Amino acid sequence: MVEKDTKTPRERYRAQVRAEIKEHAREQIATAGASALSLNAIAKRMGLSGPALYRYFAGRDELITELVKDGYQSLADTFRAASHAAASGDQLAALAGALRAWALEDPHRYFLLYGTPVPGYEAPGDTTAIASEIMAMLLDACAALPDERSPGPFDAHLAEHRDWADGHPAGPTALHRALTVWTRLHGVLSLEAAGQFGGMGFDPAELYAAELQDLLAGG
Amino acid sequence: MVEKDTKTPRERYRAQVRAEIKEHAREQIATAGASALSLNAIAKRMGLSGPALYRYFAGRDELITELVKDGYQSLADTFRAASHAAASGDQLAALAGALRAWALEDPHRYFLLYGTPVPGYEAPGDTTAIASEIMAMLLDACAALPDERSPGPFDAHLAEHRDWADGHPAGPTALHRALTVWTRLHGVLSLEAAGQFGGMGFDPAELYAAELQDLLAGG
DNA sequence: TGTACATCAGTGAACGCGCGTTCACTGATGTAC
DNA sequence: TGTACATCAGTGAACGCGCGTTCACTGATGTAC
Repeated sequence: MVEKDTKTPRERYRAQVRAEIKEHAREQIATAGASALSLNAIAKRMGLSGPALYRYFAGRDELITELVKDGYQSLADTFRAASHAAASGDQLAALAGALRAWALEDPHRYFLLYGTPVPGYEAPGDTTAIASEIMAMLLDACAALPDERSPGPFDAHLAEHRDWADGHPAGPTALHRALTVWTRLHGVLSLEAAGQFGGMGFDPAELYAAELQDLLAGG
Repeated sequence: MVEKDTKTPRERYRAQVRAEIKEHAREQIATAGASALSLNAIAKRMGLSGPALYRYFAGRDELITELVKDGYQSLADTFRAASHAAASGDQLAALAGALRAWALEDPHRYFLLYGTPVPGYEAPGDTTAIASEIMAMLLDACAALPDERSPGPFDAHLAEHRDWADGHPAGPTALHRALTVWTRLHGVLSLEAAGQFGGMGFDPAELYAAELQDLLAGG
């Protein structure tokens, strides 16, 4: 997989340094959270002076935006790989497993996407595109499952508020299930990643598995 | 309800200023999150100089600790009130409703307790006491419900890892239900409070209600 | 191949800011006789 | 009730730190003839 080298050496160097900056930023976020991200600290670790980074990013906000985009992209890739590797009947379980592994691999990255917004920063609109690709894969997996529940009031509500599904052909019960998959798995994952289960003694993985079973059974 | 005035005027003044500082701290956290909490900024808003606050708190960490404790206390009070006001069959629904109202009243306070740990701060051990009182009320409500599900592997796991229940007599299925109540409601609430449902169009309250119904039905 | 020029990565100094925290102090409030 | 003293809330100056960001610059790398 060697790319055709249409780039000049300078361009390749730029891309490499940009990547290195992002790598250090990721480490820093993984250690102390997104609000602790500091351009000067990154520069220092790279053996550069602070202002040097402004050759590569317009400022702190652009760096964060880039990390958010990369995060969504990484999760989308993970989902896609898990989806392709799994049998058609196991799609949802495969996504759930991939999500957990991905989230716990770097909890702060997870919170960067699905936690409290970073103070003083607001995400640009084009991050939404990849985010909705992720949702689409989740919807696919849910639509493939049999509808075993009788629709309730929320299904009726969703039938009329389905713009967020972005044209996906899934029915209201699948939409409902996709949302509950999201919120329930997030419920376990976010509490676990935040350390809230610490010292409680039980195994979060088993709770996660139990929630997944419940979702697969049609809860 | 006038208290007997055993306090000296100075003590009462101290308590009042302490409360006022915490009030401003709460506002500040509600606006920009816990990591943005600044003693100097609080002092400025109160018309005081920065160092003046050190008469009332040993430092930033002690202030945060106090806010965390107050947060747990506030939620415990809210739970207790909701529990007393509800019929014995509606305990869980009452707690869930109270939780949602409490969380959305001040989302950052909610995240202060159940979100990512504040960077550079670690909670002292005695916050756990009130936290486990909250859990106890949740367990009471769950134990009052009929067991309609057949126990799964996670129930077996919980039977052997129930130290966190702190002596509560509830059975494994009630423990399981308490955990799922916590994680599922948190799943919806935290995503809603973080603004992740923004622009999706559906009503989060209805999703919350649907999840609650599912929990009451025995999911 | 060699020279003149343009591009551009990176530097060091500087700006203005806010932070937590300490310290020696002033001045008002309370207490003891 | 009046005076001497102790307590203590609050101040202003200062320390050292780190932040994001700008600016004029040096020096290496690439390009054009």
